[in-house]
Amino acid sequence: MLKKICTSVSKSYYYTGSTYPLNQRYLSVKIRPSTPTVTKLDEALQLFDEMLHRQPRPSITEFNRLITVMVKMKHYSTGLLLYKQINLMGIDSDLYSMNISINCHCQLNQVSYGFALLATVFKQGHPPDVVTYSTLIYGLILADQVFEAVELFKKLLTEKFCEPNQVMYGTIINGLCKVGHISKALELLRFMEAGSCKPNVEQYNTIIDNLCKDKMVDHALEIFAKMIEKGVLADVITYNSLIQGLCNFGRETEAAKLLVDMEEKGIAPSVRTYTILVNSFCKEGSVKDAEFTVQKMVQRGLDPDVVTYSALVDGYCLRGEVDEAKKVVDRMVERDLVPNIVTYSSLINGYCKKKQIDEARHLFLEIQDKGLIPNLITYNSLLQGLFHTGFLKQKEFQEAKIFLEEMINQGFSPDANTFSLLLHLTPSIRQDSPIRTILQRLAGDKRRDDKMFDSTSGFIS
DNA sequence: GTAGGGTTAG
Repeated sequence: MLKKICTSVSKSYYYTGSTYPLNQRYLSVKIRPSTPTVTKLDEALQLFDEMLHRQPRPSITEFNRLITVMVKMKHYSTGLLLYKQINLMGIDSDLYSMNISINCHCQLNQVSYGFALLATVFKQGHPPDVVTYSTLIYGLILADQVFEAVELFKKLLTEKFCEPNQVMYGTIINGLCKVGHISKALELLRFMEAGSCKPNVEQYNTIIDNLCKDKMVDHALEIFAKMIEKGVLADVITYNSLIQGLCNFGRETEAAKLLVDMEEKGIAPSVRTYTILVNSFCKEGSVKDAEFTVQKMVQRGLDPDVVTYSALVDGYCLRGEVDEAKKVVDRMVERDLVPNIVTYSSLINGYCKKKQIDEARHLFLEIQDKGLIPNLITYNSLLQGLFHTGFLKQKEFQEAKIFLEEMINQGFSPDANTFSLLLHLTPSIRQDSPIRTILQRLAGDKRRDDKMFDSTSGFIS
């Protein structure tokens, strides 16, 4: 990734004809790996400044290229600011720059500003294209306005504002799945199959993955078969979704068959493919099989990543083998991998399982010193440990309450796991204020499950 | 290589 960005930036230098020594730039990124983003942003800004004052003025295309690099680095607000400056310098924007700006607003969860720019696009006399509309549809989905996204999509179709392509269909299919309307998504897939814009592997993948996640693995396998029948080639993501789906329901044997199947078809399993298996074995308690899988992936020339090792750490912790888990962490560090919050949450969970609350508490503080931010899983693990001893010692119980309040203040909404561990407390303890607040909030969340779509309405009226 | 969408971790 780093290399890719560096290449992009240096390529921009090539376009601008700058003679700035590139080696030095690579060096500066290498020497300070902890702050590469800032360095890279600085580089981009410096380049922008230079371009702005160059004579003759670079074309809008060149600015678009540079800002695209920054947007890929997720510097959306900066991208928007730069376009503002470009316009102030009297350089006209084109449809590309408008689309990039709309995307920036959407990513910043400002979809309404995106629509404001749509008006500008019309005013400037460029007709918006399928990219413009896809971006806005995606923006609505990002803002949890899937219903509005579908409405816009329908309008585009019926009024023939633009010809939807695979990306646009894919965006809607994904949005529908995100809010649990898989049958609607399937309906749209069938609509594509019947029409002129045929679905490709990405739309099939979305459906297959969501069916698997929604416990409909067999249905997913049917779609998979149908897809192959239609001549659409499966890719590694298709297999990963199916293998994951099968593993989630204890169907590891079938998952292993798919692994063989994909290799026979010349689709190389990825680190993720193996990690899914490692994780599945760990959850089942067979860390030995998980370790064996790791060995196998290394033999195939794949390097286990943080997720792979974290799964192993979790596997050992689930069995209460914290010492073994710590050895895995050492193995990670030896390979220059940095344990993350998931890794540490597992370790905290492991300590709690062994009732080593002091170690758990200590680790919780230590990782924050390292700059890691605890997440809901971390809090749940710790709370579980503390509540557990809390029955015996008032001190731990008081401490758990403090963590609970801290968790809420950090903006984490309690989930089903929090709920279940609170339910195991005695009724009198549950009356304590932070706990009561959580229970009330959970009760409220359940009521907020409103229906978004009329299940009888089709896509095209 | 000027712009938009898809998958892993308790």
